[in-house]
Amino acid sequence: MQKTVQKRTLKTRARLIVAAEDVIERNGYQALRVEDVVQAAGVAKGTFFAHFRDKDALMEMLIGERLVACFDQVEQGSVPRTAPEIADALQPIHAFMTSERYVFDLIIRYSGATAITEIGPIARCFERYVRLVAGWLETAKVRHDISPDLLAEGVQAFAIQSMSLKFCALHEAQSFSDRLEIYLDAWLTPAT
Amino acid sequence: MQKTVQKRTLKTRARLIVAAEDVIERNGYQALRVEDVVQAAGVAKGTFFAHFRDKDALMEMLIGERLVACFDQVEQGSVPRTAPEIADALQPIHAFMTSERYVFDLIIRYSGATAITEIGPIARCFERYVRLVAGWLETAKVRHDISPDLLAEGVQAFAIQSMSLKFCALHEAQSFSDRLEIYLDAWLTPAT
DNA sequence: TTTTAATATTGACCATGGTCACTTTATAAT
DNA sequence: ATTATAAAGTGACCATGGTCAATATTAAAA
Repeated sequence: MQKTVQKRTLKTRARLIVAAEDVIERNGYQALRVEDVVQAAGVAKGTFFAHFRDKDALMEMLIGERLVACFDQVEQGSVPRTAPEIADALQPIHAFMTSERYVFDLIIRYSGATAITEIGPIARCFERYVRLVAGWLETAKVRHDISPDLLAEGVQAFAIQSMSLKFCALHEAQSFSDRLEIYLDAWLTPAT
Repeated sequence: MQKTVQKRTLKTRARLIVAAEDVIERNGYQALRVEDVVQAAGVAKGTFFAHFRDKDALMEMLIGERLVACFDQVEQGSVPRTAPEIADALQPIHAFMTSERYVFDLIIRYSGATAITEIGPIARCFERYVRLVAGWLETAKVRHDISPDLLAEGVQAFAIQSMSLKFCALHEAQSFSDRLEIYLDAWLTPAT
């Protein structure tokens, strides 16, 4: 049972990805049509689905890549030590996640691995989020009666809540960052 | 400018809804096909879309109704006074929300009103959730250095986090109710 | 009752994601 | 080089949600 991968495969795949990124750059993620992608890549529709399980699989990959880049960027910055600093440090990640309603919905949908054997890039980012924040919290000026891991999961929960509300017409009065700061202050402030 | 609604309209609409509930009862929400519904109702496909903007609009209505019923049930029960009691009291709502992956995703997607002029039943339930829990918290054995409203929003955030993780293969070890109790305990415990 | 205008229904048609039997191409064995 | 076999690519076709110009029905006015 041999399973040789032809060079052609990689080329085609690369062409599809470039074409997709091109389409997205022009019209955003939401507007991407498989038909447009294959046309731009110069391949048949069936070829697309030989390379990606479905349209969502491509999206997960592309959005996942961008998300990973956001994490890399955040990890380059200095280590935040207070609730507002933490909210601020995470800003690039949150900004991308809320850049498009479609992007936010897809990220949420793929935030949990559906099978242990196949953890996607987005699900991995959700784990990375908790690890990253937990690391910060160990030496931050926050309550320490609760484990950093649990605290970090809470930060994630509040961030998602804030992002959801950003898309909600009823909560336009308050800005995303204001809301998140209020949440994090209440959640992280040491019980004095 | 008259806008008479014919009796026929109400009948057709009722038939569509009954048909949809029938289909759902048999195969769940996820499997519902518009084609099946109109066939069961004995109308043309176009008629469906004259009554509901799209398939999601019907789903929002049906799932919203069930959700409202869950809230009614929860409000019948006694008022919880501790974190575990609160988690327990909310159980019927959380149980329905996680009864199907499709249901959870749709509820999350419709949790925020997209326009002030048109607040759907699900978005209304999210507001009701906060009001309900905030009411409980006023007299509960919890921290009171933070407003009940903010505390209640946090409860909602943690509940959503717990529900998300329920659908995640990586976090199967811990049960939903265990996880929620841990979160709520950490969030609501008075700072002594 | 007849006429008329608003309202409701219809089903052929479209858009888009996705499938699969078949063809073409690359690689390995002779 | 020729052949055999696995891998890659193709495009007609399907499934399903959604549209709209045409038709049918209702209800109010004459």
